Amino acid sequence: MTQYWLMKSEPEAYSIDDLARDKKTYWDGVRNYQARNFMRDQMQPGDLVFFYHSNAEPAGIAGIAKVAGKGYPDPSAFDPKDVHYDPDSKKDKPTWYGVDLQYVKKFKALIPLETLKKDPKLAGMALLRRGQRLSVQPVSSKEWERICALESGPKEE
DNA sequence: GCCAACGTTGGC
DNA sequence: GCCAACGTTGGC
Repeated sequence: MTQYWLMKSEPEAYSIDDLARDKKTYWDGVRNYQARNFMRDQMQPGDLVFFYHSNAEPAGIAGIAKVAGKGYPDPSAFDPKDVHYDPDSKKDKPTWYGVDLQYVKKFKALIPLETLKKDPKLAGMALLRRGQRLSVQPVSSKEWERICALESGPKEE
């Protein structure tokens, strides 16, 4: 069964256009335990991911990526020169994990956070919870379908 | 740039 | 184990 996710990136650091260019990227630098658990324990190859632009103008969902493999230890945690270096993460007992992501598509138009907030069908979405800061979070299949419908043209009901 | 909300750290 | 201080996230 395909699972759905949402992953945040600041487009200045890495945007959907960067992923479109690279076709594939390793999602590293996550230093939050909950987000790590999702990537290490729950993500499966083939899972689909909303690529979210945070700290952007406007913020919102920019496109779709696909999980390309199971999670594996984040090498940036082992590299003293890397900004995400974590001396507590040992190679034989890694603290941090990431996943490979593959480009699927860029939305014709980014779906702004504002639009998501206004949609009553998405009222329960994790992303919209107050103070939500998780950079990797699950999306329900209902939320997934709804958002994909918004992308192909929002219709009022 | 501001600042609220949150996670983490560290003194006790 | 509590909790204040601190750093970070992320919308605005």
